[in-house]
Amino acid sequence: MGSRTAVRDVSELTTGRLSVYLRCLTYLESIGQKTVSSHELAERFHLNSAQIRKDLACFGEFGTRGVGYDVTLLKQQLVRELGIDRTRNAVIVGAGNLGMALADYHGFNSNGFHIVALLDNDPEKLGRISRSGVRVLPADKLADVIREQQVAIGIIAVTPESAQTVHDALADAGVAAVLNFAPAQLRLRSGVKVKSVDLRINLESLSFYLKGVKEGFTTE
Amino acid sequence: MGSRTAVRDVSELTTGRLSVYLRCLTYLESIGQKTVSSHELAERFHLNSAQIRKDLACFGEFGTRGVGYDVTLLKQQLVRELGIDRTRNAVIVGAGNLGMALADYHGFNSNGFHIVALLDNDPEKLGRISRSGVRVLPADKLADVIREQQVAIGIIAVTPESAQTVHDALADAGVAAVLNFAPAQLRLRSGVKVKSVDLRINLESLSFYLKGVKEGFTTE
DNA sequence: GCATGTGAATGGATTCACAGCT
DNA sequence: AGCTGTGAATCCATTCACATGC
Repeated sequence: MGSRTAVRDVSELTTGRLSVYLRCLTYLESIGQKTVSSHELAERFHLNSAQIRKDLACFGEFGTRGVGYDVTLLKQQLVRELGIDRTRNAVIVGAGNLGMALADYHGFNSNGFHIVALLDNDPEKLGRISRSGVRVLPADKLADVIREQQVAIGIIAVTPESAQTVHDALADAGVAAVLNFAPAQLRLRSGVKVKSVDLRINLESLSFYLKGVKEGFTTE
Repeated sequence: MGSRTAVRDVSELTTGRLSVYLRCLTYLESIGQKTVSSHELAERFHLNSAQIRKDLACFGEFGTRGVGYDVTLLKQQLVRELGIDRTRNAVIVGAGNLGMALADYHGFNSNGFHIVALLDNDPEKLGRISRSGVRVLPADKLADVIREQQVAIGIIAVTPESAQTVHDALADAGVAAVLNFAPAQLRLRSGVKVKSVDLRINLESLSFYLKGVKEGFTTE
């Protein structure tokens, strides 16, 4: 059922690019293009054509030699491979600025994902509702919400100090995947996949580059 | 004066880890630890000791054989190498949920970074002030603000449709580094370093993993 | 002829393992 | 003895280049 290839055999770099390809195809479909070659995809979106073909080849043979790929067909295939042909529930822990913004972030509430609740232990914040209608619940309801709403994904948007505690609570409650925004090195829990997005590190990386600019190493 | 090693010679993977090490050291310093070995760092924070040593070796020899690294000294060294021993100004373009949240994000307004303004072309939003005091200015003031306040970093928090336009405007105004939150493939401009943070892709990558879990491939 | 799919080649990054210093 | 710093070895990802099929 589904793919021949086990999830473990595909690198995360590849899956990240699948998401990119999916976007490109969605765009091409929106402008009415029926067919696209790996070359054209590469040109238009600044990618590498060989890499596109390699990435796609992980899941079967979707192209036609001499022609290219059927835009709509390939798009559907990617949607299925990424597992966003169904909708998954998620909770956000931490109803601060970031948590609130994420709750209203369109990409988190469409096409395969649905934020069912924000959780916070600050009594001030309880009962508030984000612009898009996500309610702030007390943190001690975490396990209940996850069980009742079959939540598969936990999003951590708390301080680095609380991050490990929240992560453990999510893991204990049975969440299988975590997206962590706290700048902390989480101790991983078996059976729980973690992706961390570290906003600060990205800025620091730019800073490192800027140092070179000032000293005259502009990288072209 | 600065490092022997050109910026271009150090991979981004390395600089990302330098940021991580910096955090670890800040923590160790806060609990009063004077000295640390690459082994201890690796154990405590789930890293690899050989990699730590290799990464640090890019910038000189800071350790003492038989002993380890002086926590405070190494920390200062990393701060300098990352170029966050001075403060850089940044602007955020797009005063929606995400832009507002980023303006108030502590990691963006401390230790080397300062958000001087939000910019938006929605008249509704002009004049608003974020919780931490960042003002929303009209988008057409972009170039002025960048020049007057010597802004080095532009942060893109607009829709994918406007992202390229904003990026070009930032580049034209002389910004040297861009942190892009829009889910779009930007066409790069020479002399401008871009880092993209794609929130949606991270979720999709988790979704891909979850697909495997349901089918029983838990990666342990 | 043209574009896919893929083995082979290249290029990086990580890890190993040890020489050399304290 | 202990730990750094680093060449050598390994692993992984990207790119090349072509055989294969439309």
